[in-house]
Amino acid sequence: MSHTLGIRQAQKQKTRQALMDAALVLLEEQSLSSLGLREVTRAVGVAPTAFYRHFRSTADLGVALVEEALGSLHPMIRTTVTAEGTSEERITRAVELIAGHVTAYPAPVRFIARERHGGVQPVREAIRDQLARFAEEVRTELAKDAEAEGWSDDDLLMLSHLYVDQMLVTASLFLEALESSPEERERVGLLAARQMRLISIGRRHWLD
Amino acid sequence: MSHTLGIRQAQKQKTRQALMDAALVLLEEQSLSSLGLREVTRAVGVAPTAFYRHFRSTADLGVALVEEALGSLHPMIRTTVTAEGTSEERITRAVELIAGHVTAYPAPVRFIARERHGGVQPVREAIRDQLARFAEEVRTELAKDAEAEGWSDDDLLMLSHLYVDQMLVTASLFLEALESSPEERERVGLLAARQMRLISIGRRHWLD
DNA sequence: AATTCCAGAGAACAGTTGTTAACTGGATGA
DNA sequence: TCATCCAGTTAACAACTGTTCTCTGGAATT
Repeated sequence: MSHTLGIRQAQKQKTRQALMDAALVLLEEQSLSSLGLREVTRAVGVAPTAFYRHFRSTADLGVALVEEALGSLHPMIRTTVTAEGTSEERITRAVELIAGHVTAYPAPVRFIARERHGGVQPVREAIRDQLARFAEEVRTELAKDAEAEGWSDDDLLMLSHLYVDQMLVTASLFLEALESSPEERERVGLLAARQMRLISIGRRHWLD
Repeated sequence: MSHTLGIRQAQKQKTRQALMDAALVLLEEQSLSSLGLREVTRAVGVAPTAFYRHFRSTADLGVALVEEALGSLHPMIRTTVTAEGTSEERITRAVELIAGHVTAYPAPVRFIARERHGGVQPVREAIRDQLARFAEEVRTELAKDAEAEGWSDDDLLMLSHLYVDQMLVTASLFLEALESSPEERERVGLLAARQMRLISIGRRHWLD
């Protein structure tokens, strides 16, 4: 089903990706609302006007970055929630997965944390929509679990939002600890695991 | 103990406050890292150079805004956690308190949510410090409660961080719903209350 | 009453920004 | 092979930025 792009389309996508990558680097030390289009093109080594061949504005670029950062995470989240094993094992695995992802891709994670409540409306909305999709997917996975018996749809969605928010809190904790010592990062992981444990306990006794 | 300021100092403080107020308005539609000093002085109606009499930079202004937004909230948080009544009553009261605060002071709340992970390091640090102080204070209040018997200091701090994070999540939910219908805002309040309820249940069974 | 102080004004600086228009040259399709 | 397309270039625009230095006039101090 894959169609080989012509030389022209291939080169265009390459430039587009270079713009997005350069933006992500520049956004490590500022917010999207202060990112200039010239700044990005300068970093790539291309004329300022070339920017318009790919994006209407930096806000438009931001929306594309949201897709890139979160779009590919859906299967990963699904399998994490579905994972077998005891509750304790699943928590440990989830925390390790988050730690690994943050270490491997710090820039996109930072971008999402920063722009979730940032100053650019279309980007905020794009992130909100993706996170809502995550919560929906987590809910359908949770619904399959035996523990979900007797739960209303509303309560399941409430819980899945709690889980998704907690993932983001954990990710941003790891982000802050990225430059810290391994001991500090271990401490963060243990804290995050305990918080998830408490939520799981609350879940287990919800219907009492 | 209050000392009446001279005319000069009084006028200076007035201008300083005007700069901060104007900044807060401008920051409703952008992030601090894109806020220009001229932009702020123009909004107040003073010369750009007057800015330097009060702040070294816009980052410096941001740190002052953090103090103003969070500094006065410590007693409020203390009493909320200490409040008497059943667990359910305390949750309802806490959610109402947050809803009321967001409605009364949306701009400072938005500023904190936005800059907590924003692009200006000193401001991020100022917010992190204030939130850590909140968590410490919540912990000492929780420690007084009978339910805290048998809890380690670490676990208490873990729980208080969970509560503080949940307050921020709730606040930003209300912020998003500010322009929505009363029904929608009521829905948000009920969701937030249920999430806090689940955490409280987890807390009750933590030592099982 | 004379002196010092200092918040704010004014003017000027070099450097930056987004956006427009007209162009070039290599890939594309007839 | 030849006409068309279009990603990227070049040049120019008015508008804006943070920062410096110099000045002013009223409050504060002596």
